[in-house]
Amino acid sequence: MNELATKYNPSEVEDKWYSYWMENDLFKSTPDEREPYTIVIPPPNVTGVLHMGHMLNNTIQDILIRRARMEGKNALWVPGTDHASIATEAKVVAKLASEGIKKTDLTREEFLKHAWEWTHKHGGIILEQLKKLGASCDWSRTAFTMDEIRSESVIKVFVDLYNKGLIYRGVRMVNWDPAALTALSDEEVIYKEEHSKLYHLRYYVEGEDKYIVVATTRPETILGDTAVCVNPNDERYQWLKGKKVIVPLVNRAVPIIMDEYVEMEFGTGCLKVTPAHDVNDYMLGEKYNLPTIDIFNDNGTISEAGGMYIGKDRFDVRKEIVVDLDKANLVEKIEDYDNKVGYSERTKVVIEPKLSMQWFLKMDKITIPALDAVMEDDIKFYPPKFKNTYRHWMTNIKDWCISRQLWWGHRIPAYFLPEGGYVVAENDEKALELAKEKTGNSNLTLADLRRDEDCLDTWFSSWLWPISLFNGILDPGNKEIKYYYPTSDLVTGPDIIFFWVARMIIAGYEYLEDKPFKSVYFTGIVRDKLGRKMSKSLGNSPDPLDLISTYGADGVRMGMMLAAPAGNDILYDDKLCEQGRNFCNKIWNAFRLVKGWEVADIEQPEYAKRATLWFEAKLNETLIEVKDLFSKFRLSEALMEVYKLFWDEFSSWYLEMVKPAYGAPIDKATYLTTLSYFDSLLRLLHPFMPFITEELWQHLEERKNGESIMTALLPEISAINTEILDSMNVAKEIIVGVRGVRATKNIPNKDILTLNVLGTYSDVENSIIIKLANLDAINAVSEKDAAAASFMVGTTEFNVPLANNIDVEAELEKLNKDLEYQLGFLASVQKKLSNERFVNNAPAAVVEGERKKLADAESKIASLKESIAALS
RNA sequence: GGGCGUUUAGCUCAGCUGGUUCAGAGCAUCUGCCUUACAAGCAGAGGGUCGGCGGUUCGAAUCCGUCAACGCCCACCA
Repeated sequence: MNELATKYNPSEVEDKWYSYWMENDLFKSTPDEREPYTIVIPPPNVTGVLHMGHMLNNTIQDILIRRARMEGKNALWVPGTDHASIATEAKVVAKLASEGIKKTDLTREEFLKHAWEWTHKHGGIILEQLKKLGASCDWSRTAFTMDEIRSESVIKVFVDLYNKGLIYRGVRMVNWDPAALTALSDEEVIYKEEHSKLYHLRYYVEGEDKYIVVATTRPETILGDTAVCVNPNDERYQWLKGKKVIVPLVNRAVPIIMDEYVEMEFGTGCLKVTPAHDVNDYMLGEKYNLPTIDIFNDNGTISEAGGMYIGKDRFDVRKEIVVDLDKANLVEKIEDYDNKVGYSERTKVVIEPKLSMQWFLKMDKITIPALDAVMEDDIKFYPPKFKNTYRHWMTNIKDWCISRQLWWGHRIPAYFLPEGGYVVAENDEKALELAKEKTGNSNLTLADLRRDEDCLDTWFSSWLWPISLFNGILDPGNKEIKYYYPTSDLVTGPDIIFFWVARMIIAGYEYLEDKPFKSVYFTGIVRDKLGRKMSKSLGNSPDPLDLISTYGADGVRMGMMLAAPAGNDILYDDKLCEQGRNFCNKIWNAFRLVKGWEVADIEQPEYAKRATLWFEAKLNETLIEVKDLFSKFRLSEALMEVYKLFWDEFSSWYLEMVKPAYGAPIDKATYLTTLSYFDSLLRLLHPFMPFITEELWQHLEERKNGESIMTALLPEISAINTEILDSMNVAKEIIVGVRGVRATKNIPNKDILTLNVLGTYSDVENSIIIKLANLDAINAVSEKDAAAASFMVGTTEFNVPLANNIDVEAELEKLNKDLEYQLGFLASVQKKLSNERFVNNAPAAVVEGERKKLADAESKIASLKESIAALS
């Protein structure tokens, strides 16, 4: 293997093997007799590009999928994209605007044509990027939330839920996005604490010269005031009962109403009531039959109904009206005030509570099985702390506003009748049929029906994802849905636990009467090393593709995993990818060493027998540990175990143990065993680092075309020889001891030393110790050589005779320090053992342990004293 | 305003039902090395009274209480 470069070059191998895997259909899955293992990808926005969050998320999914595949399961990872209604529509609107085209100038059909063009142009880029990462998705199944099957599924579900009475239409106070011009669900509103002002305004009592003071954060909404409310128990305002007050500037007389909703302690205890623009005021309005005056246009400017400032923006008016109020001497005072303001998750503009006609899904009943499934661990959350979050949301859930005033999405299948009323149906024909039935008018034509203009919330399609990917809505009993559903694991961020995870669970029980997945692994949020969220505006997010070209896909994958304990935010640092790259290089060079050996038909040396036996045990130990860690989704710890196994145990210890002397050949038995260990290590590493492991695995021996490490099985676990693990641990300590002597005494590695042992110890690993410590012999001696450097392993003292190289002073100092420590330790153990309550209460094993400590300490002290005596 | 979580070495984190792998890992740091796979490396070393205080216990990083700092989620106090 001399042709292998001294450094691993990822770019030379990655594309080659990805194509190989694709050409040989190694990512493909179809139902068979094997146990299925399924993951559905959280579909990224169709026109999005890969960011660090995707990198983390998809690396984890790929590791799980590859590992399952190597466990012999029928592993399927289904890819796809989301049409992302509001986000994509916003992009298309912006693009059209840059060309001087307004959405309102286009018909629905024209707009959709532009949207599809945009989608085809930018769509799917993100999936191509995932391939660079090594994602082993079954690309032949790539789905889109607006493709035919998924669209029909959505419509069918809407109609079905409507027929079950779970979907209704009505005028409600909803979250209005004045930029996107659509309603939003509660989950799409993000509340932020803000420094604002609390304006105290004077409302004069009608026909009197007295006024009351009302506090508000939104003075512009006085245009829509239709009452002022005080608490009926408030002594201060009893005199107002039955009176009216004049809305400042507007000069409208509005009634005083009394309701305990008002907190007497807050502000002045007087609340202005604007039923059209505040959820609570709306409730009061309903209760007291107040008129509602909608003072805003859809885009957040003042409407005709406002009566003044017409056409001006809401925030400009806020400033202006305060000036005008002040001029009219109607402002009592202005205080600084912190409050929460709701923003649109997508467009980042301030949400306006607004009354409008929308479609809703009743949530109270259909959430019940979904809540139980998680609470009873039928669906497991990792980490489990998210169960609390989930429960809280599920038990306080409100009806889901599912209609959006957008065009890019699934159009609501409701058809309005000429005489009022509407029908809901899967398609035009059925709608017409229903319409004729309902109206009794058999002459109706499609032209008489007007289909609802609105489309559905994006999440109304993604909540069906694990079902609709297998066509389980349109064809519920089909072979695929029966085989792949419920899927195995879902990997996603906690930020979409309500948007997506909870709703998929709800849909799963509603439509297949079963959970959509068995466990959910919540990843953390990727932050930069200063702990800041990665964002475009901060410019602190590296381009994943740049990272891959710098560190290699395997290096980046490892970098992500090293930083990613489940559920914790991860602090990303290029250093981690660098560590990943270095590890690739380590693997590469270990391979060069092994494949570079000259093999001869000679007897296997003793040290090699011991080494191979030991590594066998070590490997098994790690296999067991890693398996356990995977079962707990502790992937970064699993990777660390494998990392240490390869770097420390295999490279630094094992290979040094079996490495033949310079120029000498290696015996065949050791060589073949070493290759088999290499093979096992590659397979163990493959889920984490698919490319380099495939490359080396193919080099390891002649492979048939189409053969791949991807479809090889994980190394089998066999019983562990614990004896050799113990004896080798002692041997390693002895070797480290000798190396320590070399380091402190500046003795070159080449110089051959002798090791003396005082007392008894097992000498089974002497061949290893002699080789790695570069000794000529290990002698059992009864007395310490005065000119020797010593160290202890366990209770045994070792020393290295140094002839004229010894610094007696330094050696004595070291020994005395050690003695002092041991005496202190002995005292503490003696104290413990002389405490009757300890001896009586502690478990026998613990007491026994302390006795052993005592004995060991005494023996060490004796030994140290001898050494000191010998030197003095 | 409620709820949840975090606090252990310079950094990022493990430490399961209290005691023989209880103070650990990786990275970083320091010291020596171009030693015949790898300087993207090798060998060796240093570094923490486990956020503060109090309690339970023979024994506490681990259990309880309390305080503090930080983070997240939810909620209609204008």
